[in-house]
Amino acid sequence: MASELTIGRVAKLAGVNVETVRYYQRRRLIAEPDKPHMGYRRYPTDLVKRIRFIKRAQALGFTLQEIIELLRLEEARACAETRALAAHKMELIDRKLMGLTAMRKALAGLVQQCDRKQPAKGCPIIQVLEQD
Amino acid sequence: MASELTIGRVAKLAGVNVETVRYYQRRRLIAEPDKPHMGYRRYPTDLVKRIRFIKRAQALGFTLQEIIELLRLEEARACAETRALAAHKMELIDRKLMGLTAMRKALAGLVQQCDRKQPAKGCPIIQVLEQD
DNA sequence: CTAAACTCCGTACTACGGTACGGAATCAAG
DNA sequence: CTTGATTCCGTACCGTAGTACGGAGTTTAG
Repeated sequence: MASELTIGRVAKLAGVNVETVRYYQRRRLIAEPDKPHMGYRRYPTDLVKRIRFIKRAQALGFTLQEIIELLRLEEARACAETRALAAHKMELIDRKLMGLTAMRKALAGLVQQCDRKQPAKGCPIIQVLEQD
Repeated sequence: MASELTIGRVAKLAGVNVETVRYYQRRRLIAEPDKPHMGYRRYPTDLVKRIRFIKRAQALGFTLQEIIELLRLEEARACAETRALAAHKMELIDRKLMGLTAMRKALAGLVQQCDRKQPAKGCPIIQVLEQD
């Protein structure tokens, strides 16, 4: 395994802060290579991919804790569980989409009301999102 | 306006902690009623709805700061201002919708890949997250 | 009337996801 | 060989959104 990168290089290639790499080490999302008796730690080039993976997963709405789980499932090759995790996230997103759509509709109604020069009677936005 | 609730009653009805109600007062998401010279503050029953709204909006991904602005719509008097604010918030919602829709699409793709059961080449979800 | 429960208020602490700081060691370029 | 950049490491700090604590005062049920 090519171990040729310094932490700064890793961070730059992955598009994150050096401190973030160190933070991920502390959170055990990535391994910390042994420190040579003299000199700086060397990181495998693969680590860049792993950090990018973490960042993409975050962008999909996973927390670091969930990403730890995803990475564990990867190592365990537990595809079915991984799928379940993704499906669960999707359900959450679907619910959010519905709520946002309802809110958008309420706001659109308000804007329309204004444009019809009707006295703006306040927005029913609270009513829209009141139900559990 | 019926002002019959104590803070504990409000919190219980809204499904939040008493401390959360107090925190929302500090953040100015809800008003703090005047303290009577003797005794406890009394809260209008409507406050419960407002807190539920806050909670729902949070679940949709709004920050408290954004929710403060959404709540201003409920009180707005001037039509033009209301319209501008509403239009602005709609843009915010549209951005959120786009982000979530992209997320959903990505996740749906991942789940679908899983279901297309490829021969033992590792979990497709992980593979997709590994590529750029 | 007393005891438990509730309220008030300020302050401190929590979790999350980082970011910043500072001194010592080490490395790389000129 | 010196100078400047980088690394190492612990610790402190940031913003967000609360939660906990403790010692008052107040209210209400028995």
